[in-house]
Amino acid sequence: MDDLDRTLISLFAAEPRVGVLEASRRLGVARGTVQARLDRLVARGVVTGWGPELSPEALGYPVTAFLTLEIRQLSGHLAVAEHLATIPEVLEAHTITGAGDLWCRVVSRSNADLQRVIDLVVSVDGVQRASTVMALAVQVPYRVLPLVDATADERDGA
Amino acid sequence: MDDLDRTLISLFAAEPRVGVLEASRRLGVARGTVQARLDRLVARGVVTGWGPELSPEALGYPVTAFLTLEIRQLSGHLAVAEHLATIPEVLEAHTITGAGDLWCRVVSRSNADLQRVIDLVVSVDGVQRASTVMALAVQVPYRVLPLVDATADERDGA
DNA sequence: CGACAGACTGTGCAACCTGCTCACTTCGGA
DNA sequence: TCCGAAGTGAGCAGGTTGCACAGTCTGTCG
Repeated sequence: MDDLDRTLISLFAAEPRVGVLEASRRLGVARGTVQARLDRLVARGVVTGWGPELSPEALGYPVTAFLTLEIRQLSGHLAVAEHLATIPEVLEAHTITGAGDLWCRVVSRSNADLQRVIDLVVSVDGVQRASTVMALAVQVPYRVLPLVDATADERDGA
Repeated sequence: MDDLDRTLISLFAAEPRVGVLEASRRLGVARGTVQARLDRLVARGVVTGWGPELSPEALGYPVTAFLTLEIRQLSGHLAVAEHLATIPEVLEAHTITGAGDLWCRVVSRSNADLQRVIDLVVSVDGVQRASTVMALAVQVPYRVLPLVDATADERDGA
């Protein structure tokens, strides 16, 4: 994770369509170097994919909400998680510390439709309670790029 | 958003490196069609980008936490949001309903390092309280793809 | 019913890029 | 000092892209 890696990631983040050759020209390094760096970044797991990023909003799901679930039995996590995985509207789920046991992000077609999604989520044995928080506006859109630059401060720890 | 669009997205999600030509062969349509569909998906905002997906974990930030902030003044949202945007460890932030006012996802290098990040977050005038929930394990990794298939049920509403 | 716009197809071409290989150089560590 | 890992520059065949064009098909509108 040196400076070249960081610049490379920034470049591809800014202009994903540039090819390896074009990237090598911009950075002033050989084509093989760019290719090798990219391969290594993927191998190291820093870059996890190149797939298209999809907007739930544009897909017709403009409502985002965060659900905190309480599970009846600690051993019930797995069953509930599997249940959540089958619901398309559940975009992600984590086990958490604190009052709740499971946290998940869901989307829905409308405020009214959110009820349907919540019903879906809690419709499995083991969910004792669900508290819902709705996301109103995005203040900071999801991003990781700044972290990349932040790693510049260290002595190549990652 | 018809069946072709959905198949196309699925294909590119599964194998991002396939080119337009290869995609057209797989789907049995003309190359120009694939190109046109792709352009339209981007124009419609369904596909928001093709950039590399980065793993905070691989970058040296294995700890994820969710912070719920209470803001002193409702009008303070903007200032706090701008502050959050300057912190690399803040991956996203939303205004929310309920007890808190602002929700954000942060990462850190370690449990101990999380303290530093939290201090950073609350080090702006306007943040009255912050409650922290740590993410322990990922049960459902972030995904949108299932939503795409879910739109098949409707009469091309999106 | 006929005209029409929008979408899809199949073709062609020049320019470009990719994957791969090879020989040479550079640099830091054992 | 020697070695391995990494970078460089070059070359080549084959595939791909961007672009243009004409023909076809479909649903819509007057």
